[in-house]
Amino acid sequence: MADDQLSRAFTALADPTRRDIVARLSLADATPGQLAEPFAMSLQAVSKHLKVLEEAGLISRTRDAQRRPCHLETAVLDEMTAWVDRYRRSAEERFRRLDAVLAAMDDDVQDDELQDNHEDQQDEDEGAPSP
Amino acid sequence: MADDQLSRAFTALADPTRRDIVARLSLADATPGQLAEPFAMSLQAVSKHLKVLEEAGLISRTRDAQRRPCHLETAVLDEMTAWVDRYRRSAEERFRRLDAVLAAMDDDVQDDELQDNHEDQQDEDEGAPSP
DNA sequence: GTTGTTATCAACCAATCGGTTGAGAAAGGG
DNA sequence: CCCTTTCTCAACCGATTGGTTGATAACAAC
Repeated sequence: MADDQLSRAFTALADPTRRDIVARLSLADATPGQLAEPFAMSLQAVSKHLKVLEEAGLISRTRDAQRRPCHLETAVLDEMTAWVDRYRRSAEERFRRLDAVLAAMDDDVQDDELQDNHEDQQDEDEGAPSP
Repeated sequence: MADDQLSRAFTALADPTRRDIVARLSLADATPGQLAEPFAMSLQAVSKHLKVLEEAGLISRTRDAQRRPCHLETAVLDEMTAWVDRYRRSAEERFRRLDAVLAAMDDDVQDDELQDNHEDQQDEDEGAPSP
């Protein structure tokens, strides 16, 4: 996995066990023991999943005697929706413009064919990954 | 990786190279060759990334002579934001209610302090909002 | 046909992932 | 003090990931 914030977040939610943990933590804080109870896996395995979620910034942990209650943090969830929504909107806006162009071509059907060359690509987000 | 739709989608976006591909496809459809050009990796490696994106339902491919233009599909992006937003909303709604309870308890404490200065057992609430 | 371009398939490799078991740390209660 | 509960750390293991190189398929152009 790449070591940037967004990669950690998407990786964390790529596992169904971790998504289930997030879903339950959205309802109430819980200890590792409580979170592990419904799963057919060891507490140690759940502890590893919690570590992944914590390093992604999706959860935080406090201390209560031996217990380490887990708390869902929403800031990284916000960043994820922001990323996904940005490119979804960008794509849908482009499709909308394309539809408009096609409609205009229908209107101008007596004219010559339009040549649409789109050689424009830019990237203001992540640059090329290091090899 | 688990073989369900959401796991494939989050796994696909967990890699910075694949996120960069998605970002560029949001601006314009592109062929594997065009997509591979800015990366310091082989065309075969990019082809593998495109396969991951396609199996996640994030892109589709058509045919144009030897070229296989890639097109960003937004439906799965929608499902991802729906999932993330659902649990973010759930958690934030819960925090909002908790704040209300704490505010009410503050009022009670102030009332108690006005009437009688007694020590009670309310040390169980770790509801401290993170900084 | 032959040549050139574009992209995928196949085999391989080191690193990582998701699980296991066993040991041990941290805290409270007898 | 010892004992129990709760949780993490460490080592291990098989499967998967993300890259490589080489071969090959599919198509255009000559």
